[in-house]
Amino acid sequence: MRKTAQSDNTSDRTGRRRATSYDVAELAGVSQSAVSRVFQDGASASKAMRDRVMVAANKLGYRPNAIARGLITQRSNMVAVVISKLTNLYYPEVLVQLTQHFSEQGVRVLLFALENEGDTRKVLEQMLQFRVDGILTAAMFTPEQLETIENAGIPVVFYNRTLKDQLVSSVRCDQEEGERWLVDELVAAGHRTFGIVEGPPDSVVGLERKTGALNELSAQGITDITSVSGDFGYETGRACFAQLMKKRGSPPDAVIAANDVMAIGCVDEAREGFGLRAPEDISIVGFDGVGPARYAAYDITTVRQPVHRMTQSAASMLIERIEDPELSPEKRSFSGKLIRGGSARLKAEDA
Amino acid sequence: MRKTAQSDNTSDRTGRRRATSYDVAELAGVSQSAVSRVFQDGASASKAMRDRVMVAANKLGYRPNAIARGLITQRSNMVAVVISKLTNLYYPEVLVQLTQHFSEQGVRVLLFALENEGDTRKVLEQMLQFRVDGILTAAMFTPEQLETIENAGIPVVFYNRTLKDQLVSSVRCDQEEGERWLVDELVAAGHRTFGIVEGPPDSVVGLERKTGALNELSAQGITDITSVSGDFGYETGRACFAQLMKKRGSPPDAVIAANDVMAIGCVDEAREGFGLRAPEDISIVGFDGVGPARYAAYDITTVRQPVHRMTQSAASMLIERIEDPELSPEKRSFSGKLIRGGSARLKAEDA
DNA sequence: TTGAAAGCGTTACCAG
DNA sequence: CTGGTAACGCTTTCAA
Repeated sequence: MRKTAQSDNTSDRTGRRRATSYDVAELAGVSQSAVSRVFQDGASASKAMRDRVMVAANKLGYRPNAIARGLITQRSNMVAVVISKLTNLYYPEVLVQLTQHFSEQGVRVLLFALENEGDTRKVLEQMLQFRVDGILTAAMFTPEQLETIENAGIPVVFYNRTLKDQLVSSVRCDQEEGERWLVDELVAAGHRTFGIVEGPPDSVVGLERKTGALNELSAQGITDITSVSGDFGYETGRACFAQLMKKRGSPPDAVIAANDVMAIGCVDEAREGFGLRAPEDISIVGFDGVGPARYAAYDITTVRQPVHRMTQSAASMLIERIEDPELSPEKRSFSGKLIRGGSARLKAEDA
Repeated sequence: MRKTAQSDNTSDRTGRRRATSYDVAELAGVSQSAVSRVFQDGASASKAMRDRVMVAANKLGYRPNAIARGLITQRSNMVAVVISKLTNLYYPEVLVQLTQHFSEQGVRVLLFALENEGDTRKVLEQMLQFRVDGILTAAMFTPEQLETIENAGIPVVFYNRTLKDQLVSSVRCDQEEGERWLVDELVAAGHRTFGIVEGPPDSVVGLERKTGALNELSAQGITDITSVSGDFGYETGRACFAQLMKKRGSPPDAVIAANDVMAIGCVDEAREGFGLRAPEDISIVGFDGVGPARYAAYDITTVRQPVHRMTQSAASMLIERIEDPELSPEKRSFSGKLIRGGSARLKAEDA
């Protein structure tokens, strides 16, 4: 129901019109511009003026309208944060931390959640319509979409994904390096046959981890490798291990899973389905360093992403680019941390 | 004189001015109002007009400015979603699902994340400034804050918390009922001495679960109860169990933890710290039905929240109230589902 | 330091 | 169905 009242729209119980700077100005007996100035940062307003205005404002419960402000300043003070279900939400905290970092800088977060990483079209349309000042995305965009964004002059920062050959900013954890560590440790400890549990085909992160592992295995001269593919979830972790066994007939020396949750699934399936214990009978490693990986029953050997530094970095990187659109793209890559859990037999740790 | 799209501020590489409906109108040779109408739902525009406008719009990459629209329609099409770190994010999916439900209704989500559940003040100010159409909150507000919101005419829906004696809408899982089930099952199976692992003191959900359990225990005539308190995390789950043992000297028959993660911690600490196995030596139950509770190594007996229905319900409830502010408050309470895991000895399941 | 007036990009209203 | 014009609530010159 639209409010047709233009003259008498003062104080009905529900649709009460919100006070505007004009209302405050009138009550305080000053000009509207004065009110505006009082509520700005670099204002020039006398103490007397300030007080009168604030009194009136409080009396009316006035709050500057950020929407109207955005319209005139051409700054919405909102950024879009895009995640997909695939977005390996290793911690829910990623989102919380991001939001807090932005919040500290006076930037609001407009959240977009994709069912699949391919649903970016509609979402992009919305972000553009809402005139977000910047985009932080943990989902991929097509080159055409990126061009659209570029044309609109909106800075973008990718989180844990990056387009090669594209001039875009990104913050990521060096997945290849992490996998290299894991492979090296496993090979050094004598493992020679490997199972790989990949992530879903459209996950960039999953892909990087898989190729990182495969490259290093090949560099180490390992050839006995069996791959299967899951969806990052526990159940497929179990299914993948079973599938691995079926494909090979006998267990590999080690299984490299694309994330911790699937690694956990593998541990369970190995034990319950095949009577194999990690690390005695088989080594199993994951990636991420999520909470459950530290549960005593699993104690997964993994690589932990420096989530806090990554979110922090991503947020400030985006804000920098909003404030200075001329800044050239920058890619920041963070090293993870190898966690020597009990799910894999590694060589003894030396200095 | 209004500035039409002219030679001055057109196409510098970065600050490129976005096309407005005036630009489109000029290029299409129609009025600005016509353009506006074409981009509206209940528009009245001829096919010919539509086509001409769309061609021009595409050529210019025009997108209606949702900010400007919000200003005139008095509808931002944004809702605030408030979570706190305490917000037992049993699944990250809660947020994702919520966002998707809203998205389907053409509503955007402005995310607010609180460090502590008490930090609502600044956040409230922001929500009001951005003129959100509604608020969905998994954090508590003070009565004064609620009044402010009420005065602003913004509908609120609480998620998994509700103020008694307050006329507010809410969606929640019936925690008391769930605890009642757990207690009844445990008592029926012969457990007589209990440990309670509470949640943090400022968590409403934790409080409800605790009192739910205590009430039912008392109704069942159980008096041997020891309580300790954690923060919903795995580590405190372990610490709590140890503390429980220290307090009591001997293990209770059963431990009721305020959530699954702490229950998992208890299972681990019981086994590793005290050589007690669940369910042979002790029964341990949790609450939520999170993913890790289903891992084979734990298989926690718990009550699962119907997250999908809850988020769905919360979103539509809020949207209803945005569309009809006269709607009276409504409290929806969902029953959970008892999951008979392997971490507790229960009586055999009958029909 | 203050006030008047011109936008920001839409939608709403009202004649034609 | 279409075009002109007035809001929406603010920030921003520009004079005073």
